Amino acid sequence: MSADARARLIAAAVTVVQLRGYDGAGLSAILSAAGLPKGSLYHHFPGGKDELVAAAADFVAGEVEARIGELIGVGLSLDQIIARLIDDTLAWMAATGWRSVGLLGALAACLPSDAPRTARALHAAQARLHAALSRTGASPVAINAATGLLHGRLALARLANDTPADHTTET
Amino acid sequence: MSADARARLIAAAVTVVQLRGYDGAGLSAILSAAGLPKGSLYHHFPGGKDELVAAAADFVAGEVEARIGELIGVGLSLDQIIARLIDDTLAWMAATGWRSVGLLGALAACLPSDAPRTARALHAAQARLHAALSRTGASPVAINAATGLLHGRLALARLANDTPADHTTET
DNA sequence: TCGCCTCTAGACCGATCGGTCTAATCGCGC
DNA sequence: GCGCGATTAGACCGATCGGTCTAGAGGCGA
Repeated sequence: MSADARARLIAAAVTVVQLRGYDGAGLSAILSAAGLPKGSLYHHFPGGKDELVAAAADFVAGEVEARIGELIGVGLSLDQIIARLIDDTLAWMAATGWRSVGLLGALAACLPSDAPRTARALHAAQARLHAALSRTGASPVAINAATGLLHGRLALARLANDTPADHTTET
Repeated sequence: MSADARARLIAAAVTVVQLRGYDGAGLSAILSAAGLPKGSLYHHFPGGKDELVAAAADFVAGEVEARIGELIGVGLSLDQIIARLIDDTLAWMAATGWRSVGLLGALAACLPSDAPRTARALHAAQARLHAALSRTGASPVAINAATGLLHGRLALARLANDTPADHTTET
C-alpha cells in the first residue's frame, strides 16, 4: 500500500496546509488527516515536512497545469481560462466551507524560512503554470496580470466568506 | 515611554508577521525585533499575540486608508489608485528585499485558527479599505476586482523576487 | 525623601513542535 | 511454514512555542 499511503499523505498535506499555511500546519494535524502514524511519513518522505509539502505543491501544480491544458484544448483565451479557474476554485471553496485559498497561494503568501524544497517546488509550480498559460499566445505581462488577479480574487473570496462565523458573537 | 513601547511592538509585529505569517511569527522573533522583553508585551497587550497582531492589522489598515484618502483627494480614479498602491508597495518590497507581501495579504492567506481578534481586525480592515475605495464612486464589484488584483500582484511579485537566493545552492 | 504606580526584565511553565528510533506487523517469494 | 524487506506504529527527544508570574528599575507627586 505504499503508493496509497503516499497519496493519502499528499492529499492530507494539501488540505491542512491550505487551511493554515506551512507553519500553521502541524505534523500531527496532517497525520491525523491522513490516518497514518509518523513512521509512515518519514518512510515515504525522509525529508520530513518540507519534502511532503513540496510534493503536495508539485501535485497541485500538476493538476492545475492539466486543467489549463484542457481549457486551452477547447480553444479558450487567457482571460477565459483565468475566469474558469476562478469559477472552479470558488465552487470548490464554497463546497469546502470557504476555508481554503489554494495551496500555492497560501504558500506564496507566507513562505516558510526553513523549507528549501517547498520554496523550490513553489517556484517551479509558478514557472510551470506560467509556461502552460503562455501556450495561449498571451504575453508574459498579460499572464502575470491574469494570474495576479486569480490569486487575489481567491484570497478575497476566502476572506469575505470564510470567517463570518468566526467573529459573529451573536447567537 | 508606554506609547513608544506600544508602537515599537506594533512595528515589530508588522515586520515579522509580514515575513512569516501569523503562525510563523514567533513571539521571540517579534520581541527581539522590538528590543523589548516579554513582560512589556503582556503589559501593553494583555491579550497576547492575538491582540498585538490585531493591533498591527488595524495600524496597517489605517495607513493604507489614509493613503487612499490622499489619492482620492488628488482626484485619481479607482484604477489609478490601485496602480499607485501597487507601485508604492512594490517599491517598498524592493527596498526591504522582496520579503514581504503586506501584512493584510499574509494574514488573509493563512488565517490562524486561534486568533479571533486578529480575524476580526482583518475583516474590519477589509471593510475600511473597501469603504475608502468606494468614495471614488466605483461599484463594489469593480472594487473587489481591483483589490483582488492588488493582492495577487503583490503575492506574485514577492514570489518572483523574494526567493531566488533561498534556493540557489551554488556559491 | 518616601511611597506608589507604571513599566521593564526575564525565569519559568506546560504544551506542542518537527524529527529520530526501535519494535511489531504485513505481504510475498521460497 | 519460513525468512525477509517494506511498511506501520508510536514512544521518545530536545527545541521552541505562547503565556504567566515575581522582582526590580524608574519617574512622579506629596
